[in-house]
Amino acid sequence: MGGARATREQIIEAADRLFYRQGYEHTSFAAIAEAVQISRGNFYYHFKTKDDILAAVITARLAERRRMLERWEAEEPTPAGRIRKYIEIPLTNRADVQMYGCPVGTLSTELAKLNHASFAEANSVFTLFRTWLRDQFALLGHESEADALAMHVIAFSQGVATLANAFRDEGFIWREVKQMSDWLTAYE
Amino acid sequence: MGGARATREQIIEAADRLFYRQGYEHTSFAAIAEAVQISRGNFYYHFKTKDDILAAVITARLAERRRMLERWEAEEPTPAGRIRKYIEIPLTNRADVQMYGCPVGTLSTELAKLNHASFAEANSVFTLFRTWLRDQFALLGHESEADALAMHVIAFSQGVATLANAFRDEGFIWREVKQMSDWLTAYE
DNA sequence: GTCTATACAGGGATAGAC
DNA sequence: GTCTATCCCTGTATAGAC
Repeated sequence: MGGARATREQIIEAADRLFYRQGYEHTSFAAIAEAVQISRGNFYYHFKTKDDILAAVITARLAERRRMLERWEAEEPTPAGRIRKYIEIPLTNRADVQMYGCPVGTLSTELAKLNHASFAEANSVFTLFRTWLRDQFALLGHESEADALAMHVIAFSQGVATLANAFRDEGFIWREVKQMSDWLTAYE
Repeated sequence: MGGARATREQIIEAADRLFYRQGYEHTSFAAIAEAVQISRGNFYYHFKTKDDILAAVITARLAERRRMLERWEAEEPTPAGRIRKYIEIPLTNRADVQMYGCPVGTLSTELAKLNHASFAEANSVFTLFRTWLRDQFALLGHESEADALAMHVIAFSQGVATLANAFRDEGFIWREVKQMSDWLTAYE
């Protein structure tokens, strides 16, 4: 029924949000159940273990980012314009980034420390961006260094997110994004 | 007595290591006690709460980094040489960075999500580096942009650490450090 | 200073009624 | 599909003997 589906998706949505804001381990079933307004018992009808929820959240994030990249391709006619969209993420999401960092980077960091089985899965979001950025740089005629450039752009984004989170400094984000955007012109 | 002092310092050392490798929240008293080879009960003679251990670890890290910067000032006669030392950290510590990321950045990220009282204290290590790098850039004659350059260098370091941790790619670290080192020559 | 024993809370997970 | 009740384990923290 539609009811079950709706509940399942509500759980994933709430878990996604809470994992981002509080971290995976720190988020309890009780907290997710409360957010969705269901009992803890009901919870287990939809997900057998906490790891299952994590896997579902990662799958949802992956799908969501894929859709985002498709939107960008529809909106931005040039590869450089698309790369610039990526560079601007910390600015676009500045409120959340300052409070909670980057959802992808912070989850990867946490799962690495937990030695969690889903570490590789979580990083597939990074790989999605990496491949996509590589393609954009290749389209700009930089095939041989496209992957290195892609990694460079993602690293920039992660560094900005981590420091913006630590210092809660919006001006810093603006400066860095501006600088990275200028850097990109050399490859257009 | 020397015995108590030694135990206390052993606890701090073990906690530091475990917080780095497993994360703060994920590290239990039992794990630290086992590492130091003392009973959990004895533990509480030295530290009343887990937060107290965290505070002690942060203080120890701060002191250790201060000593490191002093060593660099003794070893490297030029400000650029000193900045380069900082840029090379991800390479110098590449084994740990690939496995556990940056100790400063990952702790800051975790404490932000936990909304932990020691968040600001943990970030004082970032501030130490920021101030020190700013001074080095000022010595190079870039007073007006010294702080922005300092933040840029720290952000670079954090981005490299996060991605090196996610992808476990040593070649990536080499490339990025080389590139950042070349970037620095424009300011020498 | 170090130990054992134990209290207590919270979190993951299950059973079974409705 | 959703609920209540409950089990069990782990983790923090305390009490008190040695």
